Amino acid sequence: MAAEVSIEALGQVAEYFKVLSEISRLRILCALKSGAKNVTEIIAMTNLGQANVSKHLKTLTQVGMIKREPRGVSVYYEIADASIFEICEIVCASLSVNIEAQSQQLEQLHVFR
Amino acid sequence: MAAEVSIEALGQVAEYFKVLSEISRLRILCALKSGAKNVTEIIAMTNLGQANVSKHLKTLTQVGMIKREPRGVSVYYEIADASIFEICEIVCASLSVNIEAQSQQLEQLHVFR
DNA sequence: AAGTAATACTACCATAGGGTAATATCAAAG
DNA sequence: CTTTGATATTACCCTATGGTAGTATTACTT
Repeated sequence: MAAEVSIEALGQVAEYFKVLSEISRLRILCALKSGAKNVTEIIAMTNLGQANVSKHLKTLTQVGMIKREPRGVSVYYEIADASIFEICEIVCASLSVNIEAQSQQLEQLHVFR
Repeated sequence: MAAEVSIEALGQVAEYFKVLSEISRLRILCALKSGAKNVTEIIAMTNLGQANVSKHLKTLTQVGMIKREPRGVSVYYEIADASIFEICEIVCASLSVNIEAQSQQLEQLHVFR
């Protein structure tokens, strides 16, 4: 009768995915994969605007995906939730499977003959 | 120099997460977890509007997360990409860790004493 | 004290996308 | 042929949110 997962819990899961659903935030997370970086470095690595990066860093910090640590003049950010990349790998694997299936369908249609 | 992951690939990952970032779509996926269902059943299980469900089913089908199969009068949908639930479990585990950390912080603040 | 570099914040705009009512399609029943 | 039930589509509204220019803040430097 009742759903297996409560709607409130689903809302939290949806919010987590929503944070990961923006390419700019994914780029920031990728930039941080190799270790802690300050804001200036992140801006350089991502080619995003400063205000934009600052806004996204706030979002990522609030949901606990990254940690904020002021050091002297600048502020360093680093990955706090390592499971992010684990999830991304599963998604990539799934996407690969889909793309392969698509190309097989194309072949069955004799498009390339 | 170059990013570890291409921007195009990141865009596909972002799109995948975007599909999972809506609570209505997550509810539909949960409804399908126990097996194939037709649209009427999905509407009943989720309490969503008919047009709304139809729209979300189209989205989920287009990205290959579910499969569409007409049977007589009605149309059945079922999970096509089982890794979805694997991903959700990792997210739930991560959320649990965060919530636990938050409650520990509260305790350290002596809020409950 | 003034200047400068680093980061955060505040409107503001523009677009995307979820929800829904109304309509369309289509098949089976009568 | 009409009706009914099931699903899909269209048009529309409304909100959320990404990007950015401008400004604020803060801490070194000289």
